[in-house]
Amino acid sequence: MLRGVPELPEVETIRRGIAPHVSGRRIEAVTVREPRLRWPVPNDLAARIVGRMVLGVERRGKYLLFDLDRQRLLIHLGMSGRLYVLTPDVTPIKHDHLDLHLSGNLLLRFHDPRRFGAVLPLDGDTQHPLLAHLGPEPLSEAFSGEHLYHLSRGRSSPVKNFLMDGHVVVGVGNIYASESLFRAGIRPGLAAGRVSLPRYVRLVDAVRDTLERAIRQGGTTLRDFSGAHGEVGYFQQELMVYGRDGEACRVCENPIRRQVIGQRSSFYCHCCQR
DNA sequence: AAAGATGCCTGTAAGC
DNA sequence: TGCTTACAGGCATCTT
Repeated sequence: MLRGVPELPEVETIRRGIAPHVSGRRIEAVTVREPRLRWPVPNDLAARIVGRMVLGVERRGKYLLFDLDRQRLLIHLGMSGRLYVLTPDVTPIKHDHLDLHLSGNLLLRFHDPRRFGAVLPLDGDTQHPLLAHLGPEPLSEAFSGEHLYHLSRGRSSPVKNFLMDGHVVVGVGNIYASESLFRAGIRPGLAAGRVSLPRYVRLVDAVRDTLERAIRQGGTTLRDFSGAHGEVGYFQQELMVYGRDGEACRVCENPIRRQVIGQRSSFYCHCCQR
């Protein structure tokens, strides 16, 4: 079974799961047990967010953005991050790095063994550098075959790297990139600039379909955010190629191949993808 | 400008 | 069994 790497569908599912629990509550205190995350949790975190009301939770790519009324809190789950909504009596375990104490006797707890995640306060009105140059959301109208086609002209890097570039489109990680390229029938190592417009149109459909289906499934498996440290059901969907090196293609039964592209494992079917 | 490499981390699995 | 080592991956940032 695969690890629960939070990709966009997981982050969206988490957003939907925690938003109703935290919205409308005031941040009463902050406990930081381990500030050494992707970027250090700033010393003035409490000063900046305590006393503020959580108005809602938004998502940009894989960033969760808590709307704190003219202030925001950015949370990224990195590779291994989890968020738990708990009552304050639950004893923290290893890697429970940070708690937001909320009004109404509730806790939002950030847990992240690998510490690739981030918890950063942002000014509400200014555009933060991390968010300033991101590509369109994959589920928005702005993400289109034309968009990919025009951006990719003249690019020699593999289409898989191109698809995973957050300046091109946000939220498509290694797993869904491989899956989407399979569904679109495009080999991951093909130069992005050599993929035609019709094929990019197909790829956009494949990305949307893959992500939307994963969100729908996440919604059915990720239901109880009040339960303590129970594992949530990431990746319930059947993967067509990811991690299936040497196994039979679900379409043509030829063995799935693994190829390292841009220091990342890529999986594809030599027969179904051209 | 674009592409490739690097670093940050620890749990897990594979190898000896 | 216990140790060592490779690997996984998001993404900013540095180098070429």
